[in-house]
Amino acid sequence: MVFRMTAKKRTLLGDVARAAGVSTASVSRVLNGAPHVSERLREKVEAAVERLGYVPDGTARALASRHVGAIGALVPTLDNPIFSAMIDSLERRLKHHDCRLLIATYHYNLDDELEALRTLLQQGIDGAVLIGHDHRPAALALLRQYALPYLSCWHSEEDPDWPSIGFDNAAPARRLAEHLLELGHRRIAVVTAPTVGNDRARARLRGFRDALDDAGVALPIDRIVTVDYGIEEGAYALQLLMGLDPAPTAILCGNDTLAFGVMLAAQKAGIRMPEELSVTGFDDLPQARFMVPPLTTVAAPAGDIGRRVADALAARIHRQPALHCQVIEAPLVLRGSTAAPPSDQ
Amino acid sequence: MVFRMTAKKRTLLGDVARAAGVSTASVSRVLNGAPHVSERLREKVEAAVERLGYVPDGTARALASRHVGAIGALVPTLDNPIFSAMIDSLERRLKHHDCRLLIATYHYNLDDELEALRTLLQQGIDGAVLIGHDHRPAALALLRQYALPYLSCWHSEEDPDWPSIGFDNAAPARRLAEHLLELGHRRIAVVTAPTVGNDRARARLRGFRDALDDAGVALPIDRIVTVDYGIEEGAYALQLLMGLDPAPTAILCGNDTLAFGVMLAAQKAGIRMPEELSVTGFDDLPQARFMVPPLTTVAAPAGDIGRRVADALAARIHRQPALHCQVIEAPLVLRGSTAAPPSDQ
DNA sequence: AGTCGACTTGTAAGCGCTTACAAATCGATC
DNA sequence: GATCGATTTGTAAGCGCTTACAAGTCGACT
Repeated sequence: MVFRMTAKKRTLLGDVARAAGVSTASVSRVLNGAPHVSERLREKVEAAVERLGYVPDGTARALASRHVGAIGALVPTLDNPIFSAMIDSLERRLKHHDCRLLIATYHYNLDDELEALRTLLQQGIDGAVLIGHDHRPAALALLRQYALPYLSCWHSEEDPDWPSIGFDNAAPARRLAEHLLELGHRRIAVVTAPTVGNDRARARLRGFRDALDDAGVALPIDRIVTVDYGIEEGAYALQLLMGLDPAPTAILCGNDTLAFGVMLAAQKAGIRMPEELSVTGFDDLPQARFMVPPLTTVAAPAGDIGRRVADALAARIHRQPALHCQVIEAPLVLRGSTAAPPSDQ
Repeated sequence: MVFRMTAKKRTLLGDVARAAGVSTASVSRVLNGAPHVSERLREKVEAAVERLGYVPDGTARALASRHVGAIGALVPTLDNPIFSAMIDSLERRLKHHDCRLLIATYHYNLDDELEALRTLLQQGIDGAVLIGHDHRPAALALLRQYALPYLSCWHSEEDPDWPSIGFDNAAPARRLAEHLLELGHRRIAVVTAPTVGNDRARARLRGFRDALDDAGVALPIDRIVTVDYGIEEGAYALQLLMGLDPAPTAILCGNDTLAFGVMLAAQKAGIRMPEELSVTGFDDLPQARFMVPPLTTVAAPAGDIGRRVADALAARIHRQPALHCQVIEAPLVLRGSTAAPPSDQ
């Protein structure tokens, strides 16, 4: 007599079918909530599933159904809290759609983004979401080739090729600059992240510049500092800018983290804010309102974007209609870090 | 001339085999770098792959090989930068092992963690990493049942059931408290995250308490405030503590974010730090050293953990030996937020 | 009672790849 | 030159599920 005490094989769908006295197709139908299944069949199958503790195999299901039950997200980095906030809400919302999340980061290198996309597609995903509007053309080709639902977010470009969910980066940036102009600033500097392959940074810079141009205020090249994303880098930027003669009375930062760095360095240098120097950010990270002084910035709707992306991608995956383009408001948040320039200017 | 403009089926492995004039097994072998493949065969196959632009199908490969090429990470939340830093480094390192990352969050609800684990296992992963040592017993059973490599991290408990990579949460907490005692503090308060299902919070609290106990300094119940993770919550905790009579001269916070909240609220309340109030954190987020005053805290080795988890899990997946338990140093970072208590105490 | 259509269920052919096993090839040895 | 072992390649049977299609069931209608 041969006992298979060794290979205690997992219970398979076929085992359930046998136990319930039905066909494998019926079990599959019950499991997937297919239509045209009698109540009696359903109960029999569910009882058998329960009794045997059956759990379907995701990989087999994926191969047979051509649906893996996961989407891929390509983000520049998770080190920026604004992106991790977005990913957090995206993942939470995806659960409601019975969908998992694969993450890949590319640290602002578009070639790495393309490579990561290729990898995710090969791995198997039902949809993809990318950040921003700047991508290698091959990325679009790849998404098309796989005929997968996809989305870009965090921007508001209307592009027939790229469904999107995001906000206008330029307009609020412009309004920040106008706010400074209204306060009386004329020597305004900008600290920006590298704009290559980063349309958001570019749009914000454009917003700043347009406002100054329209007001007839110059933005000489040495008042634009480009640094990588980071607090240290912001601190370094302040040093550079304060070395100018005359020094700027206000600094527009490409995001909150840079602003934090700028403010820190200013504090260390004994520069009083906002009396001697106004600073603005972009993102409205939780810390922004707790800075000293609280940071004037723009609220990026990270959580909202995450949820909407989940819903929109799920809709597209299930072949339901979805808006091609969703633009969300990104409101100005005026706080204490901006004020009129020193009167002796 | 006939263009196949209609049913342009994807190129499959079989197509490559035919084009190269070899068997499907050979193509598979070349693709997977199997041993015993002649140079000539390899070249033929690689040429065909290149020519046809063949890309293997991840789902089919997963089903046939029982390897999906991805691991799952279960984290409480990505909203805490310390976790997103860890995930960021984990994902980067996983790339070196040709492995993708599936993320699930459970927002400190262990039942949700279990459920998320179940989902990930069903989805198909080659390994799993969980945060901390507190989990539902069913989680362990599930991992065992799937016979998958797994790891817990962010703690230093030696548990034969749980391979781990992390740091001692209690010891540095204890040293923070001792640091305050040495400075002369006697009325010390604690702000902690809820300890249910959170061994890290519990360990830190225990470290605080042990130090005070050993010094014969009381820690009355009303000097322990339990709040959820968040800046707002830290601010609220400060309000409570400053309502005490006498008020504490120092506050030990369960993590940096709570400390940020405490410091903010103190600043708003006009309490000078560190002269009137000392504050400590735990994590050493980038912002910590930029607070005013800079925050005394403990540096949680998030990046290091992420990398080591990637390496260890990859090793286990490939059946290579791996340490059961790795304990990393989490050094104290003494900064300006701690000083001697007011002399009139 | 016979027929039709709507609804249920079963049969079996894949999904695209891996891999055990068998077969073939190739030197080197005696 | 026959023999043996080691290496290389091919054959074909899955991996566990889904789903097109066929078959069966059932009630209503003529």
